[in-house]
Amino acid sequence: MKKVRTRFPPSPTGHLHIGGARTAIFNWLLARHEKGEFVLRFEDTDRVRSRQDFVDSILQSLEWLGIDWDDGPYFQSERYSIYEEYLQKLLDTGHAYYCTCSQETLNAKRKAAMERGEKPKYDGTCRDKGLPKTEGAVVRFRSPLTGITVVNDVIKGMVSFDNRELDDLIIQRSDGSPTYNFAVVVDDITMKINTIIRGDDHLNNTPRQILLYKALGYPVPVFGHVPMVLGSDRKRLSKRHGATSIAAYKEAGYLPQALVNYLVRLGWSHGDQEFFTIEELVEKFSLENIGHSAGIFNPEKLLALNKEHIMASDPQTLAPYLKPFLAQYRIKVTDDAYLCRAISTLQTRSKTLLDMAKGSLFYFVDHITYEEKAARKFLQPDILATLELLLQKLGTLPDFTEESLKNVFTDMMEETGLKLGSIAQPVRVALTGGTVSPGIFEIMEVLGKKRVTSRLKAAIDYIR
RNA sequence: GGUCCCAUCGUCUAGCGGCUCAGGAUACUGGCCUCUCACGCCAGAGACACGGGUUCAAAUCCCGUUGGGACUACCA
Repeated sequence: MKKVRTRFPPSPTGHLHIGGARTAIFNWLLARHEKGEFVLRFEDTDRVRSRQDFVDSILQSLEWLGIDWDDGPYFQSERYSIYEEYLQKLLDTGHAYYCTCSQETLNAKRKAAMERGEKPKYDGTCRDKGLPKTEGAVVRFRSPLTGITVVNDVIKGMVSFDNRELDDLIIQRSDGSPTYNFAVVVDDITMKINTIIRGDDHLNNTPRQILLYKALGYPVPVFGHVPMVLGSDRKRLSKRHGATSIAAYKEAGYLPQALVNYLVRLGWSHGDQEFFTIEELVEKFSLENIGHSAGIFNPEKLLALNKEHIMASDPQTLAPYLKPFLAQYRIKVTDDAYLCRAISTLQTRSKTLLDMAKGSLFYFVDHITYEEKAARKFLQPDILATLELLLQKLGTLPDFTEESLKNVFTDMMEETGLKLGSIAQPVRVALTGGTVSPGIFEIMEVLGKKRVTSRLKAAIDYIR
């Protein structure tokens, strides 16, 4: 059995988006699962809309997702001589011909055909004229007039197309550049791609491409068309549906492994399993379990999965992802061990890294600023004596652990007759500035004796 | 309009002829736990689009209807 060789061919006319990322992941996963190879290629034959900054952005997003490639990145714009070579083959064998019909007449004919209720396909005006190469002429593929072309799709099954539905598509523009259907085929042939997994919006292009493979005399690769990802209105995902670029999710505080997990699960399943690590996906991924119907992108489920990945990760692996978010709040972490201890207290209460960064600010600031409502409610003179007593007890505490701190509070409750809640909330405000935080004993242990005592003193001063 | 694809709870899905008056996840509701917020646990509501076949038996196979999507460019 030949080594599987897949590819991802984005066109740099925008950022990497949800749908594109998913097909990239599927191809990458298949290559990794089968111990094959994955190729990256930029389809930038549309010189007007292609931009270098999109190339950079796509590269960055792929890297962030953890998708690496074994070959490339290739750029179609650098391969024109190769397309020329294959074009000549087609011309020489009579599979292609020059056409001088103007765009205006073509448009007019298309419109007229539509009005008559007919198919708006090329009428073959220049097909048998035997026109020579001239300035401004395009090259068309001579598509067979009869017969059927069958796509043996690994996901959809056998799909057949009547060749009469296909017209003589343009394979080289008047400016000499190749068009999509031709360039992909030549690239996939020359890059030895044998398995093509792509969105099913390409299914209708496939018979044309198969015909090109045959005309060129090359074996047809394995095709697999995955269903599309739609927005909540069942329409193709677009800006209207909120964030669609991968970069936006990175900035919003999502973990790449959570996004990958979500995207793969949208359209693929492994029984009832919902949570997967990247390693598990590589191990378990298979084409047979890809679904047949389009899926609607659901941000809520992605969020839930992100939460699960945050909970399941080690603080050490989370730390580098969290730092950029802390930096947004002008916090530069100097003590990684301290950061990790802080993270471990926040894992069950953060849905995103942004949440986590916000929730961990109190660990890093020098001076706590109290939320107005919290201070008004809990930092009142009636709690002064309690805070002072706590301060005094902490001063003599030999070890500053959750366990011993809990004992201190238990003693306090006995001595003052107060409930834990009425002691803990004022302390929480004193230590964090607000009424919501991880458990009071956890944060005290992590903050350490020095920070705790100075914050308690500050609170006492504030009340006075 | 034509061609092609698709159809299980709101959403993602399990199901590949009997084990299913359909299971999981998410979201939602109620309860428990509790130092706040979470986590966790328990419970509840919620789906086989419709109509014909085939079969002893259909969510599962076939046909049609309806609905949705894609393509129909000198975009990719």
